[in-house]
Formats: sequence, structure tokens, C-alpha cells
Amino acid sequence: MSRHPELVASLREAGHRWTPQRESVLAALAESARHLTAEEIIARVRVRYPYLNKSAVYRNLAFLTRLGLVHQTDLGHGHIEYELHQDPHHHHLICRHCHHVLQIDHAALATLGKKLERDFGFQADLDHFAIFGVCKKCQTRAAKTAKRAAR
Amino acid sequence: MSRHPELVASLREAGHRWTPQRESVLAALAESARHLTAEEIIARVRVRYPYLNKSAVYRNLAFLTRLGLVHQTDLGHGHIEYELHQDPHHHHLICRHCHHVLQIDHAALATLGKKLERDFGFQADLDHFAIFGVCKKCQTRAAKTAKRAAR
DNA sequence: GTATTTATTGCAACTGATTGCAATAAGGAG
DNA sequence: CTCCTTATTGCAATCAGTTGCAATAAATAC
Ligand SMILES: [Mn+2]
Ligand SMILES: [Mn+2]
Ligand SMILES: [Zn+2]
Ligand SMILES: [Zn+2]
Repeated sequence: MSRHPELVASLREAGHRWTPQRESVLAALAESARHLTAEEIIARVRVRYPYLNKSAVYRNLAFLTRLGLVHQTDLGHGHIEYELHQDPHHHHLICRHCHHVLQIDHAALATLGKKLERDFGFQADLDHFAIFGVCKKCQTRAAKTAKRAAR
Repeated sequence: MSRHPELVASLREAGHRWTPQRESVLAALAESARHLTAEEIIARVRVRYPYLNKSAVYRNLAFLTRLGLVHQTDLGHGHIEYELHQDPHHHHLICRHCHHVLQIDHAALATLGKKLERDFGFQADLDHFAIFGVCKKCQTRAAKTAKRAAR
């Protein structure tokens, strides 16, 4: 019935239900190698369930996020993007000039997590961060432009 | 004409204009001691300009954000919140259980900024971060509940 | 299998925010 | 001051996402 027997059993125990709509949303994310927008998820799900309602998709994305199975992240593309939670965690550096998205691994944020824990007793959710800024290339380009303007 | 003569001069030089609408949005933020939602800004601006259109408010918030004068942040209250850029920078730790917002100063993120610069050549915009997680109080409460459940 | 409970769905209405476009007015030149 | 250019505004249409609610169907008990 499902390719996630343990997950389904634990959901049922918590009073939740395992519906075709819910499975199809999870499957769309599992079959993708990259972040997907809600619109992309709806399109993929509708290949099998042509009349699936968008509310069900949005509600299931929120549900799966609450369970920690899915991440919702604003990567600066104008829409929230969804991705299955992966171990080990990763994060993204996004250039505000060229919009390039660089994936970095969790190690870069581990120190911050410990500091927040130590200094404020705060257990930060450092699962999937989007950090905006200016990438190496664009910094170099900006420096050249400034130099040219100075002449 | 304006309480920000230098700002206005630099805007004009860049081909921008200084309108009453623009000034009123900046004034609403300057007069507030806390983050404001777009709805709150519109309400405050309309005390003086009753028919000011919401598009102008949103567009000016985006404009002032592009200039680096304003921060837009999702603090988990269901709406984006706006705040004047302040020196020195600060950040916020937001509890996903009790929704408490703790302000912390920039020092906590300085090390991360240097690390991203050193390891990836990435100049991160660490101006006004919202970090979600679980606060000290809620961790203690959760631990007690778990203990009680175990008995 | 049937009956019962209620989480989830589908649908339509709604909300916060964005966009296209014609009208307006800020800023600069004369 | 008047004239000109065009950034900005106001408005209506639109968009992505949410919500209220009645209908459906998943899960459990029998
Ligand atoms: Mn990712
Ligand atoms: Mn703040
Ligand atoms: Zn770049
Ligand atoms: Zn808390």
C-alpha cells in the first residue's frame, strides 16, 4: 500500500491518515533532485491525479513540514521552494546580484548553533538556511567596475 | 522640505524622486520603536494621507529596502514585518512554541560572517536575521512533560 | 462484510501582496 | 514662471496562498 510503512504506521498512531493525495505530494518531492515550487509540485502530482485540488497540496506540504519531513525555504526566486529533509543537512548561499545558489554543508553553521545554545539557551533549527549576500564572482566584477569608474 | 536633506540629495542624484508618499512611509517607520506590518504602516500613513494607495506603500517599502534603509523580515507572525535599518545591527531568536522574539546583538553572527567570507568568498548580508528554534523556557517545559509521561 | 468517527478533501470565497497601465506630478532646463 | 521628461502614483485586475465549510473517505470497531 505504501513505500513508507514505518512512517505510515507512526502517522496512524498519532491520529493522522495516509491518503493518496498525501502520498503523491511526498512522492513528487522524493522523485525530484532539486527544490520544487508549489506550482511544480501540483503539476507533477496532477500527472497521476488530474483533479487534485491545490488546497490539499498546500495543506499536505504544511503537514509534512510540521513533521520535519519537508523544508520550505525562500531562495529569493519569488516563490517558496520545497525539498525533502535530507541527512546530513545542507544550507544555501544566494547571490543578490546574479541569483546564483551555492549549496554548503552543515559544518559551516555548526559553530553558530553551539554559540546560540551556550549564550542564550536557544536550540536553533539550523536545518536548511538561506543566506543572502554577494558571491565571489560578483564582488570581483563590482571591484573592477569601481576601478574603471575611478579612472 | 525634508528632515533628511542628505538622503534626498543622493536620491535625486541617482534619478529618484522624493514624494510625500515616500517620506510618509519612512516617517511611519522612523516614529515606531518596533517592527511594523504593512497594514500597520498603511494605517499610520493614512492618518495624514487618508487616500494613500497601498501599492505606493508596498512599492516604497521595496524601494527603501533596496537602498538598505529598511529591513523586511518574516518573524513568524504570518506577515512580513518592516523596520528601519539600525546601527549597530541586531538579530532575533524566535521560539517556534511560544513565539517569543528575543533580540540579540550582531556579535553572535560575526564569526559566521567571517567564516562564509573565508571559506566561500561570500559576503553575507548579516543585517537582520530571524532564527527559529526553541527557547530556553520551552525546552525546560518539554523536558518536564517528557519526564511526567515516562512515569 | 457494516456502522461509526472524524481527519482530510474539494470547492468557492477570501486575503495579502503584486502588476500593467494610464494619469499625475517631481525635478530639471530654459 | 513655463515646458518637458519620466519616475511615481492610483486604480483595477491579477496572483499565490489560505480559510470556512459541507462532502468524502480513511481508520477503527464490530
Ligand atoms: Mn536545499
Ligand atoms: Mn529587529
Ligand atoms: Zn553573484
Ligand atoms: Zn518558547
